[in-house]
Amino acid sequence: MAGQHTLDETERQVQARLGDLKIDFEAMAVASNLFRAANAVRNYLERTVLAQHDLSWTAFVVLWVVWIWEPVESRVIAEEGGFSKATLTGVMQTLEGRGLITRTRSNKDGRLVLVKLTAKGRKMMKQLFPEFNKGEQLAVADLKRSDLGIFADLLRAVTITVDSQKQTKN
Amino acid sequence: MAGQHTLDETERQVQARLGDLKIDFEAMAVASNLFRAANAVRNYLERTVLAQHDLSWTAFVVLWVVWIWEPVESRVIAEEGGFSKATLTGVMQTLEGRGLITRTRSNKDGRLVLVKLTAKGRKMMKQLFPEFNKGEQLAVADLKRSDLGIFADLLRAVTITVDSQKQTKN
DNA sequence: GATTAATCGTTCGGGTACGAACAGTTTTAA
DNA sequence: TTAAAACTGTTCGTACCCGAACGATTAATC
Repeated sequence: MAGQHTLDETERQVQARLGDLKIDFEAMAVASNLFRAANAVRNYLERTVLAQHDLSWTAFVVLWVVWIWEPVESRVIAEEGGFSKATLTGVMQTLEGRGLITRTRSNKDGRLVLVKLTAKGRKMMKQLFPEFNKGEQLAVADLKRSDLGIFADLLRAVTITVDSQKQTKN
Repeated sequence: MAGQHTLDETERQVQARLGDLKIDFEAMAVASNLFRAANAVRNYLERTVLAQHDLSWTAFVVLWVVWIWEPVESRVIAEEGGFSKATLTGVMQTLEGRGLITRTRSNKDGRLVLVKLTAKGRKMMKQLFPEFNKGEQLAVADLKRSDLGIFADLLRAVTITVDSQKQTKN
């Protein structure tokens, strides 16, 4: 179980270490629970569904994006998946080596690389994704169905707010 | 911006690849936005607050847990932070090398290792955490203040549900 | 009290993960 | 049209990250 200490106790400890410095505990609680939840779900899916297919988390995300949008440019996969180009190169080398994807340089623009699934990769995803979705379903199983829309909206709002900071660099 | 494709379009593409296999799209939307949001906030905090102190994400989490609960056993840090013991060992070696924490074997139980912050580590956290909290505050800045409690509760419910699967191994 | 089982932290190997520097390609400016 | 700037994907170095196997210690069982 993640978080054996109560929220109140944590707040007390934080405040004790900072004197009367003002801390936004509500924001802290949201952030902390956001990471906890994402981590828990990710670890769960890795240990159950993905392990059976010998896939890492990032490898799955790459396969998923390619599955949906193929043929797709590398830069789109990195952006959509939320990791760096450097990470993507390594993961795609592994996936290409396992015969799950193919990479070809674009004719229109010699800088771009177009990524597709192989037949083997497509077959894997057709079996894998429904299993994965079952895991996602389990993660929200104890929530009221009517709350799911609100939940997704709140999460989306956080992403948009934070990403808007990227451009506003100063 | 993460997610340049609309939700509807993604759903259409998924369904097209699966025929009439039933997929829980609401669960999918929550999960997908959960990872996106956590990733966005984490990357933002890494690039801004943590980079200034030359700290990785995990290193910060370790410092935070130790800061709040010191002296604390290694196993508690791993559990609280949501990563493996193996990961923790490596990160703590780095932190010990930088003179931010100390590790001592317990007298009561020779298997346990007790972790504390050094004066240097404590000084760093006292400056770092308020900056970090400013980042957390920014992440939820566009949300209604009255929604934060609900939001945290929803996230907590997901964590509890998923973690309860850990024990129920078969 | 001796054997067995459980727990803890470390090590090991392989696969991420990132920023920075890089080479190749395309676009922009002059 | 040439030089400069922007862009894309790869490589490199370093640090992370995990499962599995391992030694050391403690607890449980008889």
